[in-house]
Amino acid sequence: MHGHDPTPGDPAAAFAPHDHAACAEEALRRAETICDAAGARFTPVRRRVLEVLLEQHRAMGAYEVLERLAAEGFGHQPPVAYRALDFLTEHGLAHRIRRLNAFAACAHPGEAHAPVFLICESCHAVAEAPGTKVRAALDGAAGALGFSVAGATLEAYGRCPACREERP
Amino acid sequence: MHGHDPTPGDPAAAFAPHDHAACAEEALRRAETICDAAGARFTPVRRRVLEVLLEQHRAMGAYEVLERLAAEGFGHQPPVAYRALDFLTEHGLAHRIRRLNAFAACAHPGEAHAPVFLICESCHAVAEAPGTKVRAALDGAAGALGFSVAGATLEAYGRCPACREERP
DNA sequence: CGCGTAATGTGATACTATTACATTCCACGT
DNA sequence: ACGTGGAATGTAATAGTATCACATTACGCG
Repeated sequence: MHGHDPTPGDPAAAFAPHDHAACAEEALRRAETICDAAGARFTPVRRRVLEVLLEQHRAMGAYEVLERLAAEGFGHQPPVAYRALDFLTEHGLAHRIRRLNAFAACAHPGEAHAPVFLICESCHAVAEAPGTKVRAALDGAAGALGFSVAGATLEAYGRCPACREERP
Repeated sequence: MHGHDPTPGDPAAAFAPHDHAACAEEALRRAETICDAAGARFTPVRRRVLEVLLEQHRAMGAYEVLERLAAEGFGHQPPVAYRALDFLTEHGLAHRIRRLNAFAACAHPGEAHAPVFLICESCHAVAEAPGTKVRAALDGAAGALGFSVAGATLEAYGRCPACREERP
C-alpha cells in the first residue's frame, strides 16, 4: 500500500481535515437543489452514484462505481454507470479527471468555479483548487494565437501536504 | 467532413501558415541531437513514429500510428506503437493529449517549455501555446493548499483562428 | 568474440467507453 | 382515473485504449 491507509472519506481529506459526513451531506443537499432548479430528476441511481463518489476524496473509475451499483441491485452494464456519471458531470455535481480516466464528486457544487484538480501521486486524493487565475492565464495565451477557449482540462499531479510531511 | 479539408501538414498549420516540410525536418534534426545528448537510441521505429506524427499538426491515436507501422513492416501489436510513443514522450519529442487519448509531435523539442495545448474542435488541429504564466498560476493555486506540483495536464478545447473565420 | 542489456516482436488480456435496442417509469393533459 | 409521450433504465454486443508476460533479436562494450 501507500504511505497511509485511507479510511473512508480520508484520502488526505482533500488536503484539509474536516467533518466528512457533514461535507457529503451538504453536497447531497446542494445536488437536490441544483437538479430541482434545472428541472432535472435526481433519480436513485444518480443519487447513489453521487453518494458513492462522495465517500472519498478521490476519483473512481466508471467500472468501480458500476460494481457498487450492481451489488446494490442496479443494472450491471457499463451504460448504467456512464449515464449517471455523465448526468452528474453535466450538472456540475461531479468532474471527470482525464488523467485518471475517472470521476470525482464536485467539492463546490453550485458555486461557479473553474477548478484545477490536484492529484496526489502518493495517496491518490483529488482536490479542487480555485482556478480563476489559471484560467485567465490560459485565455491570455490562447487569445494571443487567436484561439477562443470553450473549455479546459487543468490537472496537476504531485504530492499533497499530508504525504509530503510523511516522507518529505 | 469538417470546415476545410486538411492537406498533409495542414490542420490549421497549428494556427499559422508555415513551410511544413522544413518544420518537420527541423524537428527530426533536433530529435537526433536530443537523443544523442541523452545517450538514447533514435531507432528506426522511434524515428518513423516521430515522422508520422510530424506529418500533421494534430494528435494521432496509438492504433492509428500502429497501422502505419504495420503497413511498413514493423510489428503489428500495440506495444510496438506504445513503446515508441512512450519513448518520444519521455524525451520531450512528443506529447500526450489526454483529452483525445492521443499523441502529437512536440512543436519545440529541446526548448524547455511548459506547453498548454489548444485543441480545435472543428479541424482537430493541436497547437502548443507558451504556458509559463499558466503554469505559474497553477503553482500558486496549488502552493496555497500545500500541494507541490510535479507535472500538469493543461489542455484547452475551442476554435482555432482559421475555423473561427470560416464560420464565425 | 562473447557477454549483458536494451530494444523489438508477438499473443493474450485488462481496462475504458459507446452503440443499439427493449422495457419501465413518470409527468402531464384529458 | 387513464392514456400518452418522452425520459430514464436495463441489457447485449462491440469498439477503442492500454498493459502484461515472455521469446527473440540487435547492439555496445570489455
